[in-house]
Amino acid sequence: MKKTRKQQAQETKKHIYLTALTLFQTKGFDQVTVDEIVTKSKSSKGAFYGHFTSKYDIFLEKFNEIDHFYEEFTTTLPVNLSFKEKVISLIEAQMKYLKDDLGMDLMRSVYKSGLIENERNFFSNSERKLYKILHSFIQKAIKDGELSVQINVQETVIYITRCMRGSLYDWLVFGRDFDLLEESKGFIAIFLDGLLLNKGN
Amino acid sequence: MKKTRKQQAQETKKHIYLTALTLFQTKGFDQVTVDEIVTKSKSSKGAFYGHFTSKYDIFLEKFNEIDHFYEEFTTTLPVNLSFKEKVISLIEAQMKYLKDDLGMDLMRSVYKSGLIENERNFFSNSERKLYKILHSFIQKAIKDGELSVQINVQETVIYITRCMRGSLYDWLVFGRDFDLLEESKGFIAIFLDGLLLNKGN
DNA sequence: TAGTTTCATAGACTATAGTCTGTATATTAA
DNA sequence: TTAATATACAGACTATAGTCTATGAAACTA
Repeated sequence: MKKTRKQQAQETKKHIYLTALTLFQTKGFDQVTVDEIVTKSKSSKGAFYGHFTSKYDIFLEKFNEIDHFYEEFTTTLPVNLSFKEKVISLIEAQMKYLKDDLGMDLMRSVYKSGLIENERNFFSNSERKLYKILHSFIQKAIKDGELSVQINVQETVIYITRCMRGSLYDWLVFGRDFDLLEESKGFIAIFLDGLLLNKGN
Repeated sequence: MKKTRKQQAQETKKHIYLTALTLFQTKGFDQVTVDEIVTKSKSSKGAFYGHFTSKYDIFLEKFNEIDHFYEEFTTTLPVNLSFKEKVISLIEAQMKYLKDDLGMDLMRSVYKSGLIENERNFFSNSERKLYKILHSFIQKAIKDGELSVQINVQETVIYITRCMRGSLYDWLVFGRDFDLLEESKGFIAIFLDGLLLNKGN
């Protein structure tokens, strides 16, 4: 019972956080005002901005849970898949998760916040896990001779995640009738074909 | 001198437009307020929102000039290039134009506005010209046997523009030390390799 | 324990995008 | 030409994200 102060703060933060998420879920991100979050959670602007840097920030916090997903993914991924199969599995699972568990509104906020200058955005932080997974896939593929040893691993990671970002951005722009899963799978498949082609060089 | 009324309105619009662009250029989009635009152009909120639906809208208007660029591009493109060469030329010229002539701030606004629900965004309108160019490239490539006749033209257009959007988004997110030209060329090259590979099917 | 400092929170205040209403003048109708 | 209508615009007003300052209580100090 030593750190009552900090504990209390953490509880306040969590309470605001959960209240906000519930509101977002029922009304949609843009329909919820900070004032409402603050009122419903019987808190204040001071508390809110003490714990979060912006309204987006709450969403980003939720988005960080994606690392649990990646964790889970790596442990359940069958061994002995080819590089291409592994990447496609990853994209399939990831897109399903983003679409069904996190939802379009949240993803829109994430992608918006990526465009705000000087805002801490998830592309430089929480995607770390994703980068690591791809890194290991690629290195395994090089070892197995599926990819050329001369390939630039870091660059390839960026390229593959760019395929993901591209498909996600298009989903957000083109809307509901855009089949995220099929679109991203079709797209990455072609890209990977091109990537694997350069094995010989 | 019949339509003095409409003429006057057009002049007001143009004046607001030019004032805004000048301000954006000197101070950057986010540093300019609508109030300032309105004051500097000796106009009013009523006039501003009568002519433009939002602050972004002004940028989108500017962005529509990109069609002139595409026009110019098609007329100066050498004949007898391969499909891959043509697409890479297009991307190279386009990225140079977007980076140097339109600039990061404007592009950021365009990409932001693409994420705003129900906002008319350029991806469904002004890119028409780009879509047409790519459409013709692909059809020519099919005729010349570079691409399979079974390829889905519409889908391929979307994929190629997705490569562009992906590279541009990354540029906006990762910032100045991201080499837009090299990144987009390297990325599209791999994608096109994959695309051309499926010739046989 | 009494004094001092730190920090979480309250809530008034500011900045700014966008809306709404009134008005004067151009346009149309008679 | 006069009356009626439409519309371009002015600017007050609203909505809301985010800032700033004050305060009371917890944590530290001696």
